[in-house]
Amino acid sequence: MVTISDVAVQAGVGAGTVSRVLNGSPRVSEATRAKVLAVIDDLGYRPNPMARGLSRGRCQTLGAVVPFFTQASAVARMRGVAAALDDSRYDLMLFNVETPVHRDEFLATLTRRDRADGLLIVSMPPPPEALVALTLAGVPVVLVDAVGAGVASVGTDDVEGGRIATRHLVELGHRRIGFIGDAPSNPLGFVSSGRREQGYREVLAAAGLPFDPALVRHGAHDREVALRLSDDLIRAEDPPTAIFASSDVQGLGVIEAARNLGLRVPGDLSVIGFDDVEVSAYAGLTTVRQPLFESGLLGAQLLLEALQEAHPPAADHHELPLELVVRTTTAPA
Amino acid sequence: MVTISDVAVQAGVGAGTVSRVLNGSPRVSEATRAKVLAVIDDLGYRPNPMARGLSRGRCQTLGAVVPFFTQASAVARMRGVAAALDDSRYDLMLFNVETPVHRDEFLATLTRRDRADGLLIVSMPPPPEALVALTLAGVPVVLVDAVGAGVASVGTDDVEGGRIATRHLVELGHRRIGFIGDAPSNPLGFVSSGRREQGYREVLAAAGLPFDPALVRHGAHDREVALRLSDDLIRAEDPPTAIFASSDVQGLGVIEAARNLGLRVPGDLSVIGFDDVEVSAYAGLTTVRQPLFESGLLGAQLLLEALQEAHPPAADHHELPLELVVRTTTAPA
DNA sequence: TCACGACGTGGAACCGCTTCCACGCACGAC
DNA sequence: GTCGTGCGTGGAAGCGGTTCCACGTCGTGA
Repeated sequence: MVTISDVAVQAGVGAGTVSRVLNGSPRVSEATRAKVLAVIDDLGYRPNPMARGLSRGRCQTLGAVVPFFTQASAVARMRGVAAALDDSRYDLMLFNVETPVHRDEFLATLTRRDRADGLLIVSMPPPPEALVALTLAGVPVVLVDAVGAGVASVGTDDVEGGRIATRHLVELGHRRIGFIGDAPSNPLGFVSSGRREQGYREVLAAAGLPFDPALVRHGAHDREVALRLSDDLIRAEDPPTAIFASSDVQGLGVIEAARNLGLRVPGDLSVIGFDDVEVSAYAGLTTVRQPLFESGLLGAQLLLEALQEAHPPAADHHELPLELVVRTTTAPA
Repeated sequence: MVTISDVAVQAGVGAGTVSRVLNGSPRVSEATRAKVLAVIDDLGYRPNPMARGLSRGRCQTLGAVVPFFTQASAVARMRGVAAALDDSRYDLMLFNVETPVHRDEFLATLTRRDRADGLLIVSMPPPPEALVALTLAGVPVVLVDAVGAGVASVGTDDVEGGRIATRHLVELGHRRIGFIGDAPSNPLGFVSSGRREQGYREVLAAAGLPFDPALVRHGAHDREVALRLSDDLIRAEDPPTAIFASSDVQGLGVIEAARNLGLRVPGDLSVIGFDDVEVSAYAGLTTVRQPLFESGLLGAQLLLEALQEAHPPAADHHELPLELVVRTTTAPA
């Protein structure tokens, strides 16, 4: 491995000068610069990122803490993150979170600028203590699809999303509308589902429809689970004529349950989801689209900007628009 | 930030001793170990990965070079990689490749143990020179869904996959079978599609069916493109009664084209894809399943093992099984 | 009693880079 | 001619670890 002093010796200059050339310092004569660059090219020299990082106290890496499996939509967001980083000088470190222990371990590790210069926390509300620690340590953080006190975030209005979905069903004439969502106390503390449910209840109330707890089911954020829950819901007496699933993944489970029971969708049961993941277009699932890719993109851009300016990202919440996408799984009651 | 010497001072020992405790060296007395551990816990000390990496010459990081956007199936493989890393001490660095320039830049950077200790190259045949350079530099490499001379790899028999798909259509009585695949010379040099096409031609020949170039279309690995190509194919005179798309993504494009033209699938046109990505189950797409998750998992495991043993991974090719998954887009002619 | 290991330990050197400080030199002003 | 002044440069210190070497201090066997 060729090092900076190899280059220095070969070029007949000091290591400091090579470093200055490398970092575009103006305090190098044109002649020296040219000579050094020639040697660098000749030797195929590339600076060692760890040495550089150790010396500078930052590592040109962005960390993304993501429930990579748990949330299908997180992948789409990560695509946006990757896109933002493509033309930056930063590398991307992926921290896959499955459990709260996992998450806390990662966040503790990352509460220092020696593993990542900035942090993207995706689709997962971090514990407030962790956020405080991160802020104190001066690690820039942007939350994507989550909010936290004093921290920049990118997301959507989930309550409004719940309203949009439910309103769509109400406007189609449905009176008995079911809801399938995440368990209120899930291990990683996801709250989107609860917010969407709130929107659902608001619209029911506004439409003068009673809120019937029997029409609501909660479970893990998973297609299979949603399938079981909605199977149960559909078999009950006086079943709903429409179901709002708090995510597309769950919505697809609902559709499957309905079909298994010989129900036509949307003839016998209307189904609306949330997210608009790639799958949904093929499945024809009516849904509330949130800009997944864009959320990752924007989040990463905010972080890069903050790093550029060497100040923490403004603790604003950036709200991205939601949009009703009507496909073929919803119809008049 | 608390450093190793802070711990050393506080514990009243030398920095070397703290390091020995940290690394589980047996050359530390039990009493000292306990004292140091207490101080570490007390101070909340965590070793700086960059300093450690610089000193040890390795960085406890695995790099994954992946066409993250271009290949939908790559995400599923990455899930396997992430799973394998979950209970290892390694972090995961994601290098998203969009263009050959991108790829070569990454591979050049990674031809040193200072950014990643080992490399997973996913769904992308690396240039032979890069592989040689990597080997010379002693960077362990495992190819996932690709093969390369002298390098460990995990993959499937694409030719056989092409045979399986085509045979299924032939057995259903189809005589005019179309093929939609990647452009033979695509920027990143993907070859799977070509291999699958070879299997297609073999089975046609074995079945005594003529190979008709008019039934074959090539284009970018993309749903939209496949849609256009198959639209063209279906509108031609004497169109096929079945189409083998060399990936599910393309297969979904074919289905869309058929439906746009008012054809029933599989009534008027049978469609079979390849991969069995998550989407396909919902779309009811008949396909040849390859173990995507498992390929990433195995690839990462091989790499971790090699790192453990401190020798390059055996340059074997690990072949994973393929499986025909019949759903609702194929039917008798 | 002495020599010799083994053991536990401190400390220096080193990993490869950045950055600060000091120095030599050319130049212009007096 | 002398004295700043500023530029270009070399070199040392430092980033935070690991590891090697040397140095007591015991306990053991001759």
